[in-house]
Amino acid sequence: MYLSVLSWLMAFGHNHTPGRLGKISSHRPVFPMSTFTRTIFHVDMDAFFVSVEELFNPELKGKAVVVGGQRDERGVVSAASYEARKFGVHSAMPLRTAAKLCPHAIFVNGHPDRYRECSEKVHRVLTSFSPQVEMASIDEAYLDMTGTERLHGPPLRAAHLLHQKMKVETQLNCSIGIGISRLIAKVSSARAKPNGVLWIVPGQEANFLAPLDVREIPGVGKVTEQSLHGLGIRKVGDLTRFEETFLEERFGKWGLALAGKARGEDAGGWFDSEVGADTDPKSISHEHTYNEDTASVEQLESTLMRLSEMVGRRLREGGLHARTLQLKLRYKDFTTITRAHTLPVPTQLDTEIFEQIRLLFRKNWRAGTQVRLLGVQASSFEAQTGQGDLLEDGRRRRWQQALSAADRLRDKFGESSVSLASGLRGGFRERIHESPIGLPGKGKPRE
DNA sequence: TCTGGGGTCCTAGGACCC
DNA sequence: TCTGGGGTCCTAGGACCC
Repeated sequence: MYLSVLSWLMAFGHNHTPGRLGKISSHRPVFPMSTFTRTIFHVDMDAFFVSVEELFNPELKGKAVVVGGQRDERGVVSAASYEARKFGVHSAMPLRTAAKLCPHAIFVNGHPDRYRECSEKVHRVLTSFSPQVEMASIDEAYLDMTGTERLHGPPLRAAHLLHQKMKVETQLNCSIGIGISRLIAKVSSARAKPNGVLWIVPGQEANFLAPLDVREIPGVGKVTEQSLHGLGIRKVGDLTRFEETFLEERFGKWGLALAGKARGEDAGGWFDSEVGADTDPKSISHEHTYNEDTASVEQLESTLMRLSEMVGRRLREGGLHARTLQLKLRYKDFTTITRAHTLPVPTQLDTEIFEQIRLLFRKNWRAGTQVRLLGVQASSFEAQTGQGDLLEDGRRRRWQQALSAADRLRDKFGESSVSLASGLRGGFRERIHESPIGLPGKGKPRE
């Protein structure tokens, strides 16, 4: 274990012998004191979902494993083990395709609760290394390690300690990229995979990036890659041959950022922000894809009710009130529309959410058309302001209390124990406008 | 091969106001 | 007459990420 990590230790542009970590600091070039340089770590868990599944079922170890659903299901791969990847399986690939490429793979359903729990463990380990930690997703994080030398030593030594502690505390492997920007840290962690550490020594950013495909820059996807190829830009180094103004004309704001990124700079936007700053959510959404397309109004509206409840619940948990509600509709042929409505007063109530969503649905669904997916999203969060309407406020408060009670029941007895939507078929319209007294009970609303 | 679910950010156009 | 300019809010769609 120890050795396998060390064999991955590299400092770009320098030759040093693994195993002599103490020496590495002497390789650090001296940079002008006037230039403030950050030391950013990007910690990325290796095949996170697969690794977590292996903890619960050790028999999966070393085998071709696909997480995300069963081989004949509608859906895509969430994560694939390195063994499965050898057969061309990768995340976002349809499960059925994965099954064809790798017939002997073991398909397992995802367990979000397990991943969240492990992610929290990961987070705890990270916070013991720096006060500035930002989870960028469930399985990766940025750390600002600037000024932690006295505590943890130079970057590679700190990374090594972090890597070891992560393994001991979570039994999971991670890869760590180190650089002067988020961008460099992120790109280098990807290059360090699996189970490695890579430090890009300050000053070497452009050299490190130049030979990489433009696609390796975070934010450059299929589409941008194609337009860049059209200009003859294939490697990051090619970007530096173009004027910034040209790139800006061509790609707008992004072009400008791109020019900076080619030099290893965070270049504006989120990348430039302080690590750990403002992580307030901007939107909350839930969506559902049917196993078989449907055109049944009852089924569709019942789904919208459930999704509205899920969104409402999350809003209450987060103490958020949303002004904008959005319906998402995907038809059989995959054409997708979104329709939004902004309320004068923000809400966190299931009923108010559903009311608007249903209105949007009835206005926009081409009746009789087969639907593949429905989604409900809440955004434009605001602190709730009293309307000055006491009667309305009182009603709102009582609803809120009832819904919180329902939330607690769900916590205790499971998601399906309580639903406003139960008994939806026939007359549900009246029911949802009733007083909330009939809520509790095992999915059986009282009349 | 038939395409999940949860997010973020950007663009562009129209409404509306001053 | 035939046409300003800026700012902000809202909506819809799309690229991208894990």
